[in-house]
Amino acid sequence: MSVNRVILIGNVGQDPRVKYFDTGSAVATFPLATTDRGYTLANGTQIPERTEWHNIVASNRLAEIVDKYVHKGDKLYLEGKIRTRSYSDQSGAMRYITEIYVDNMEMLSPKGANPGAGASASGQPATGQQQQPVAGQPQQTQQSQAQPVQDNPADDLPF
Amino acid sequence: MSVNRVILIGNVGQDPRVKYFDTGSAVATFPLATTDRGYTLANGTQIPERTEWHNIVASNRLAEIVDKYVHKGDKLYLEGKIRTRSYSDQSGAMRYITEIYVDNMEMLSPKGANPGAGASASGQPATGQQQQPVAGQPQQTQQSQAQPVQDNPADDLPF
Amino acid sequence: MSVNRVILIGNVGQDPRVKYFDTGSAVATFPLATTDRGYTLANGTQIPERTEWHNIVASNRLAEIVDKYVHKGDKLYLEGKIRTRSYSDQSGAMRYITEIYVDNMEMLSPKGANPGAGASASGQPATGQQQQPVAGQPQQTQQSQAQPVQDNPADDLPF
Amino acid sequence: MSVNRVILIGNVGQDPRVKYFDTGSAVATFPLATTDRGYTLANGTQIPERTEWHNIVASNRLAEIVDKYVHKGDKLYLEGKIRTRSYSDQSGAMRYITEIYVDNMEMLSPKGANPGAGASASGQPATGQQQQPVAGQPQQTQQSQAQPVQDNPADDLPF
DNA sequence: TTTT
DNA sequence: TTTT
Repeated sequence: MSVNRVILIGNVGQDPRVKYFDTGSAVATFPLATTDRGYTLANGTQIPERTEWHNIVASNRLAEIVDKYVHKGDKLYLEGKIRTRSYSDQSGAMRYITEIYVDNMEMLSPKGANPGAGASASGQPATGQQQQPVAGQPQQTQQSQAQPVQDNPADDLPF
Repeated sequence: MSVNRVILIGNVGQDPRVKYFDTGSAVATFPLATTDRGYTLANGTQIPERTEWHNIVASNRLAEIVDKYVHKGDKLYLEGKIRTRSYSDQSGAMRYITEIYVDNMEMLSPKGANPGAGASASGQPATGQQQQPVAGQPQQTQQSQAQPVQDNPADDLPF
Repeated sequence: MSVNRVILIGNVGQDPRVKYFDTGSAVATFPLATTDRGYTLANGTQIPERTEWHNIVASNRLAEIVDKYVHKGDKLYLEGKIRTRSYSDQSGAMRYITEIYVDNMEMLSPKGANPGAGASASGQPATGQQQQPVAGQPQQTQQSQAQPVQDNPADDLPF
Repeated sequence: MSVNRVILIGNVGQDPRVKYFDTGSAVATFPLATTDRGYTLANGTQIPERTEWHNIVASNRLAEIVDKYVHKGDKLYLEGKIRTRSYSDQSGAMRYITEIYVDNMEMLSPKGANPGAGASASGQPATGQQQQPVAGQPQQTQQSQAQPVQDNPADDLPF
């Protein structure tokens, strides 16, 4: 018997990426930031503010809700569980990434507060998003943008 | 404003490693396993049981309690927060490890249920313990045991 | 948007009472005790140990699991929400009772640790159970035991 | 060993009442509302939206923070524990009230969103507050406002 | 009423 | 590496 439970309130770092599969399932992923206030220890040591980035994963019905309503900048309440999965990097070495699989979500931002790229006039999607460092996320080595990029298996799920 | 909160109930995978510093502070680290029951989806797909390994870190007073009372096999209730830290591996590449910084702990095993290496007659401490793979933990390449090993900075904290 | 979430680990004070309805639904209720350790304040004041009694309610599938597996003395992990309901006491005055509606449960006791009245040799069921004071529970005034007691509406649900 | 943990996100129903004691300690109390969304069962039954009122209690340093920053209408994140205490009502009968003793609080409203009575020009404190029904709160019978009201012992602590 |  |  065991329990694996996470509760987060934080801000969405990038517009979510959502994949729909022909089985009808869907997966949404996005980074969420939580920030600890800095403080001063009894001995005078200053502990600075610190931001933690979480790799969030939502499935199915929740992925669709994320797709419709969640945007960069939104404040969210999330419940879920911690999951670490392994993948092979380009050199074939085993790497790990820790993700939060969400099973409950509440929106804390007022509606329309962060309309996101999809609501903008230009509609230019967030291409910069893959260059954002996300804690624990597999880093891609630089690749030419000119030729079609084969799907990287390590890229297949979540991050 | 944000919240980063984790609640775990699981089993200790190895006797904790505890370091005491000359500043009087202490840090204890150990792996904790949580296991999801397997289940069957509506469409008949079998989802097997799955074990998650968490890298637990406790400091100061809590580290001392861990040192005294926590042993391999114990069932624990833990509250804490998620923290991902980076380090450089042997090739100089950036790696990430996600840890749970504990701030509240309750023992769920009956007292004396798992006396651990320190309570055994031989008292031979768990030297094999450092060779155990821990999910998301930096792996050390094989090194000669013959000469004194310099502390690896990546080894310094937690795992 | 809001969150109402409770996490309890404690001991079952009495064998659960379970009601099955002809609609197929079921409700299980039982008291759960959590105990805070006593401690000493900086100024020397002793804060004694304190036991809190929670009125637990489980429905449907969870009520059936409670019926089968939960017994007096068991240690349980529960997740749920707080709910206060009102009822009228015998004098017609409005009274309140706060209950925990459970939506997730894990058994922390080893199997068979507390077999309960139904598994005992004498099999004498816990008739005294309805006379146990439960914190916040509507108190019944003394009634004759000689004649069949009509169901009290205030007694109908949970406690 | 046990755990008694509550997590709430909701809205403050009334400006907090704060009492300072000559020992230097302080206690703040206020009602917090959480609202469950309504939903429709598989069989078509409509479950309406439902608001739950929680009796919140904060002590000492947290009470002072409440005094300074928390106002009617604010959205709060709270962590704490459930506590039911008894008191005698006017007829001498034992009554129960369930409260949430808070040990962690985060403000979810933008600063200055709800300035409260204390920040208004008139500064007329919320006299209506005692007429708000709070779930599980001891009800006061009507008393003349003309003469000084003796402290009711049941009124002494929290609510 | 539970349990440590 | 734990545990059921």
